[in-house]
Amino acid sequence: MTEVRGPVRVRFAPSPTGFLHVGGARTAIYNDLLRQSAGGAFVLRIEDTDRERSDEAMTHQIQSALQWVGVEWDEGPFLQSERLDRHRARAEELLASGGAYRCFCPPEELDRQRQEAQRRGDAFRYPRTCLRLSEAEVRERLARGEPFAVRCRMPDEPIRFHDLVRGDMEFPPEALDDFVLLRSDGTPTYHLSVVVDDVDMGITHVIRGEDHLSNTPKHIALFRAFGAVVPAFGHLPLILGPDRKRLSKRIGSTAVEEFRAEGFLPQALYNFLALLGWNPGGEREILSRREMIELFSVERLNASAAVFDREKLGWMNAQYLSGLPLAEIRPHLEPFLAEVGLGGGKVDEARLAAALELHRTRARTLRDLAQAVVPYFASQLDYDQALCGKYVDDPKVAEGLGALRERLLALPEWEKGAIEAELRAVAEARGVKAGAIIHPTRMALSGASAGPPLFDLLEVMGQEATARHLERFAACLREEFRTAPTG
RNA sequence: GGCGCAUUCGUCUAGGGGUCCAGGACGCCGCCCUCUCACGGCGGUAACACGGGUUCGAAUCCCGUAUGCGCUACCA
Repeated sequence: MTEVRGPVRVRFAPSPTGFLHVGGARTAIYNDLLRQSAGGAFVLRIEDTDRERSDEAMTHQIQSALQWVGVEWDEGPFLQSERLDRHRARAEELLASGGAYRCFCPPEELDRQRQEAQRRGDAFRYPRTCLRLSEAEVRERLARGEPFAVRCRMPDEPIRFHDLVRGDMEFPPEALDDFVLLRSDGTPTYHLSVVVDDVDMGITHVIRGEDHLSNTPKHIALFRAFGAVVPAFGHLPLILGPDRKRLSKRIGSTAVEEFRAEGFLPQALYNFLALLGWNPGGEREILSRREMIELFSVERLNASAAVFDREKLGWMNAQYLSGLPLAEIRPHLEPFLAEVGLGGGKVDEARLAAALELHRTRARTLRDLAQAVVPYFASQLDYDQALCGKYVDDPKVAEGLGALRERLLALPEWEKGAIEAELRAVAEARGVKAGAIIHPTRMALSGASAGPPLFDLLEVMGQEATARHLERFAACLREEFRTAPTG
């Protein structure tokens, strides 16, 4: 019944007052999904009419964030601020046709009345004082140069519409206020601008945040006043923080850019956000944009608010990190490699690729992954003395590692099967279990007590670096760790 | 205050009158795999906000209540 077919024209209309918020990104994603699955066009429009709060740099930020996360638009970006004359002209038309009227009431007076009404517990609507002004009086006050706003004349019947997400909606006339279209300084208000733009851009489906649900009757009245086709509306619930309040800065990241900087893959963020309030039907949760486009339908959009679950995002990112072809991950990884000094092809590519392959199932973020691969290229490693304490007290360890080093150095072919055979021989010769050699060796080579299977690690590390790290670690065991202050 | 929207495991959700003593996923716990960690596999923990109806039968329909959120501007 609410199924959407055929070409659509959707839009995403952020205000450039800050970075792209994940809530905004999700709205953009659903518009993207709808546009891609139904065909048509996605219009990007920047609602920068609030000069005070708008920032041109943010306009670029928002675009790059959208691009990064994988939302594609067909038209725009259009700047609403460049269309102000058009908005004003359309308000003039309404004035001429009777769809709007001039209001000379001083705002302070209206404020007073509003507070009064609130104190009584009543809903406040503009009392239409100026609607009853005679033409002569209007002319006279105009001639006197009295300031005026232009108000939309709202209908006296209820406004009904079918929300794509929430179903049938009805707003009684008592709830419909004659809202301002043009301020007394002649600038258009948000409601006017939005509707004029949506009409001019031929928008057929408005998918936006729940905060606009109560504004929709105003918009519908305007569409009708303009004699335009009223688009279909769908109102998305908000994204909540773990405290069940509107997702806020103080709980953690909220901007797409921040997730990018923390090392999340755009594919994962897109997937995660898409599933926060939409259910594709099956039980699979890891879905590519392609698959989601196939599966998308507005009927399966959820009407209730969802808590943003960082843990699950982390899990999803890990899934993409281990599942995506390495080639797809690499470009996103590059900045993080640079952060740890491994960027720009400075290190052996084959070794780097092999190391990444070994660690990708163990990382949650790109940052983790870049960090994990550092030991393979470090000339010298730092060891945590507390973790090495158990090896210091066992003289067999240093001796065993020395022996292992000799044998590995003598290996004609650097291959994990052969490496393993040597290590096991060393252990057996000393009457200890392989683990007694394996664990200190891992520590020696990676500076960590956990990581990939040791023989894989060794193979990737290479003969030269292995020997070097083994030698230094054994030396540390014998000398430094004993004399250095423990802590 | 008024108007509106929402309410299934801690979280994301499936469910649209009987197939539900409620299914999947994240998290958590246990087991398996195993040189450690992770991946993976197997198992477990945990929910229909509350109260009234309607009905032979309600998580599913209706009405209240509670809670949360949104709007209530010559902000967007």
